[in-house]
Amino acid sequence: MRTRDDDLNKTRSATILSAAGDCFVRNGFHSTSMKDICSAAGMSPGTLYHYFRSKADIIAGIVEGERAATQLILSRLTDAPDFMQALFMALEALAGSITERDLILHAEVSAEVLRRPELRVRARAADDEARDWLAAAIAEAQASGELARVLSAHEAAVCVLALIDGMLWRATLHEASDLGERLEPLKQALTRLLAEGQVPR
Amino acid sequence: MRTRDDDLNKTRSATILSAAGDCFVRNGFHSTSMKDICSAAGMSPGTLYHYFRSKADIIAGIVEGERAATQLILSRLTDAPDFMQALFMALEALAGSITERDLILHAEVSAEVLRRPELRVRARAADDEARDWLAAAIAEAQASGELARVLSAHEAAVCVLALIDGMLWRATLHEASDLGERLEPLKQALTRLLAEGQVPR
DNA sequence: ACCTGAACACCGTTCAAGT
DNA sequence: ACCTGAACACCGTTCAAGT
Repeated sequence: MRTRDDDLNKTRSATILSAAGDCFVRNGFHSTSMKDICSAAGMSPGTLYHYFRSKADIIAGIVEGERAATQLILSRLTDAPDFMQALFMALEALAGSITERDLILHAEVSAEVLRRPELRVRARAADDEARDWLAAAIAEAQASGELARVLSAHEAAVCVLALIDGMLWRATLHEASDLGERLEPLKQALTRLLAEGQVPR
Repeated sequence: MRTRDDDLNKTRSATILSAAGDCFVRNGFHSTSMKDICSAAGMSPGTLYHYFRSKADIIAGIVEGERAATQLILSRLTDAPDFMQALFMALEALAGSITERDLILHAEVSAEVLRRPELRVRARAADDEARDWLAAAIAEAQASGELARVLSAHEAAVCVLALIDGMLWRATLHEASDLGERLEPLKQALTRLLAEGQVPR
């Protein structure tokens, strides 16, 4: 009997998640068999099941990766003096780093999230985390007078996240490549939505 | 050899789509077997395949139903004199008629749409149709001075649809029942986004 | 044309057996 | 502990046969 090897565990898990993600993007969740993932990851079914207890568990791993990535971008929001500028920089960072693979994988994962109650709870927690973080930054900018107080900080945060999500979904539907094109109108929309002292015309 | 019976065809198709929708909402697309749909619709596999050529073809039928429902709501936008009022009435009609079943089914269907190229093309066309219809109404209201011209009519239409979609997705994630709660902030957000002469504070 | 149900190739998952 | 691959129950789809 050997002892648990945490390093190997992490490496293998990462390999499996990456291989599975590639398969899901190429063929979709439905049409990807465990055998496909095994081939892509270079291991047998038994080994794969040693690291992930089910196909759904692999999705859970991908969801957690997305949550971490979102939190990383949002965490940079608070240390800028100008909220709108910080938000725009975050959007540009997002537009610069997000790939078509990420977008398709996200859509792929989204349906599975609603389907499985455990995933749904985790996704809800991740969304609340993002909303609260954004709301805190907005509340601060409202207090300083930079942002309008028409919407509460929480309501505004939900609108911002909803708007960005809706834009990302559309970018995915209409070829992900035109995300850059949508950035400028999105910025203008966010300004109108949030900023105090609206641009006239 | 009998001749084709269009009435029967329509009835049976509707039965199958409804039964399949129920199954998808209850157990998800993955975990619904054709046998499940057959049981729910009260027919044998052979019969089901006589009306729909594949499981994906059933999804296509559901997508078409969603497109028609969206277009019905949007078609009422043009005959009102006040755009914002018409938009709000459309939103209330949406909030009043859409059920948790619709929302979950929509999410279920969305992933499948990205997966299958034929579905993706159709969904894109449906989205363009909605955007163009909305953009035409916005352009008119911009011309009359009711709406601001900061965003082009098309850009504004995309933002409106994105915002609503993002809200609907969140309502689905956080129990669909709280859609009503989100209506008021959504209206305020849309006003700030679109209307000329912003509310101060 | 419309319908049945057995049959086909394949799926996610398990498990006895190896190192 | 880590890994293999055969085996199990089940899946989407087809098709010969009936009316």
